[in-house]
Amino acid sequence: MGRRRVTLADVAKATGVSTTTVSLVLAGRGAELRISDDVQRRVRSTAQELGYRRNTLSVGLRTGHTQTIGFVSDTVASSLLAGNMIKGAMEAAHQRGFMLFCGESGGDPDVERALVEAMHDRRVDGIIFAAMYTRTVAVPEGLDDGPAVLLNALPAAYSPVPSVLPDEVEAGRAAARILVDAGHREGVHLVGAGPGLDDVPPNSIAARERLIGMLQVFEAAGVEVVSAHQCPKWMPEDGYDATREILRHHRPRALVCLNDRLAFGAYQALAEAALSVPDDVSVVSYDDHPIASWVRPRLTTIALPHHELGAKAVEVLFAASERRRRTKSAPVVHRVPMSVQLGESVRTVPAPSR
Amino acid sequence: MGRRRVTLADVAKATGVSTTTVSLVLAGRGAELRISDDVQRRVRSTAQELGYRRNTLSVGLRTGHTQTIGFVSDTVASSLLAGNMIKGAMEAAHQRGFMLFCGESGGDPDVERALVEAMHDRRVDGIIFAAMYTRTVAVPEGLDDGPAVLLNALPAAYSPVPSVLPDEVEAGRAAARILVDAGHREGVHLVGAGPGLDDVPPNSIAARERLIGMLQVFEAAGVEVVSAHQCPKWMPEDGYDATREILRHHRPRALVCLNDRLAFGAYQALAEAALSVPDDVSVVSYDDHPIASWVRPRLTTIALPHHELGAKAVEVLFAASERRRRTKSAPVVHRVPMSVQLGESVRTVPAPSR
DNA sequence: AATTGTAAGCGCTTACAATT
DNA sequence: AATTGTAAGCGCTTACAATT
Repeated sequence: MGRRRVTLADVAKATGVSTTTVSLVLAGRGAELRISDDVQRRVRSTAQELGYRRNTLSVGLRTGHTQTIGFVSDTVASSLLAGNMIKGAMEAAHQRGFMLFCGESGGDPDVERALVEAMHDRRVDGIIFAAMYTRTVAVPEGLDDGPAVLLNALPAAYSPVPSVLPDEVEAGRAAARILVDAGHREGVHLVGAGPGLDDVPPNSIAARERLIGMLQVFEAAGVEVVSAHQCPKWMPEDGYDATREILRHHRPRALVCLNDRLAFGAYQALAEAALSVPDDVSVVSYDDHPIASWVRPRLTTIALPHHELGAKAVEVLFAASERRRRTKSAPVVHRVPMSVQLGESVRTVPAPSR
Repeated sequence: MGRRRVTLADVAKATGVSTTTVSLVLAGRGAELRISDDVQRRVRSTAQELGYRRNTLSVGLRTGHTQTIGFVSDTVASSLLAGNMIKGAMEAAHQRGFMLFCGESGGDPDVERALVEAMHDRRVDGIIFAAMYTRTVAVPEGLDDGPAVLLNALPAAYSPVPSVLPDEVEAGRAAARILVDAGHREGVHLVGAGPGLDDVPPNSIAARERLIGMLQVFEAAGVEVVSAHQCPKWMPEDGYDATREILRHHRPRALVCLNDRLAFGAYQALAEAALSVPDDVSVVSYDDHPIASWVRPRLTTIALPHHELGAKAVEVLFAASERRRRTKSAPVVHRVPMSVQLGESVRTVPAPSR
């Protein structure tokens, strides 16, 4: 606002050429269309001098491309891990000159649909539909009117939209392996989910797949999971309660908490019972929430790759845009590896007698 | 993509009227321009049937308004409180049919400028420039090419851009009052900043103003602050170290921590020293970070009104857009009140002997 | 006077024509 | 053949004209 912005026509007039020429040169198609070097140079320098910037709206209106992608999430606020996902997407997008529209639905399907529509009204080049904890989602109608990606989510029903999510099964294996490798064979308890694969928070993919991975490794190593405690909310309080419950009946040697907040609650219950981590009880958890590095001793946790997830979603989105109109194949699921963050919460157990 | 979108012309043709009529009716100017009720009804119903949606790009190109605002922040990821600020802004914007472009600069002035430009290229109707902790910022060039608001920040040099930020001085008073009202007169220590008003993290407004408010109340009540410890980063570790330092020389009765993460570290140091909160030491802090309700006993903390800040910024932005071209007055600073979140971390001290 | 339509123009891109 | 320009059109809004 304020001063009128410089247009293509201004640049053309100042250079003494047509708008076609300026447009071609600035779009980098000068060589291709054999605009003379001299003209190209003059165009570029006047554009620079005048401070010309393309009007994305008019380009969008003309070409259908707006260098913009939409990011619809259920919540950004509840988890700052989510912030990293958005950040990853933003950076990847920004690298290619794209901007991100952000919208938060609060999980309300009506709001989801409204956001998707509002973004299409603005002619986004694609939409990332993100869940803030790994779960199945109902794909909102209209999402697949353009390129789209599901982030940290899998479609509840069939959908042609590809997905990007963490490799939770492998993360489950990694967590179990940490305990097994440290020599733990007995007194292993789960906090947050289990014992059955359906004893998980609603729609949670993370819980289910982590369980699958853990049970594989524990079974293979002959480790029996003594008890498992499904928690509804995975907050510190829930971890605290579950751990107290465990302590009422058992003398645990190792706790696998399904996320770091549960583990934080477990720490509190253990401290109250005068049990020390890791000397009395080893603790492993998931997510690499900041709290994991704040507690003492620091938690060993399997990190959610939020940043990579966001970046990968953008990448998949671009690939999808390019691959448009090709024969539809089965929707693709991309898995991003989760990495072990070593803390000091696991004790190495002396080799058992054989 | 896929099926072509319905245009105004499609609606006009289907209704059997001109595009002018459709445009007027759909813009709600039908009555004003005396379009007959019958025609209005027909236009609306065909628009509905065909699923017509206005192309925001072409409207923007034509009118200069895009129903879009830009949100540029230094970091979204480092603090989830920030998430609430964005959320507040998004909700306020969405209520008026606006969408938010989100960009993160990482504090890099070049990126800031690039983001501001990219948003102006897309003809945003205004820009919110946000800091994730309350501080002074260099206003990026080009920000005031259109309506703009500084959120959670004050301009380092003169700038006509209005600001929205928390009422930190009053928050400082509130924190001190809690201790004073609980009868604390002795053994009060500060963790995170002070004793001087310049002993604060770089550019921090929060620290400085909280100090101002606290010292006012403490002085008025005749309370001496025994020691104050400036911390560079306000992370749990820093609070832990500072508290240990205090414990080496003093037997504190009350700690004011300049944020909840510092307080979390303080809790750890106190626990190690076998001092209990609040029986031995009262603790008050700021922010209402989630950790405040996770620790036991829950922290009494002065909450940052992130959500309201975000919403207020949008409101101020709209007001600014409407008030354009009026005589420029001094830039306005809007203060949003911070509220006390009561935990159980403050002990009531028996009335002192007089 | 009441009601509706014509046409220009926002700032670009691009098919095609025109010039040397 | 090499180089550049003309003009249409993307989908709207709105000044103004035109019709009854």
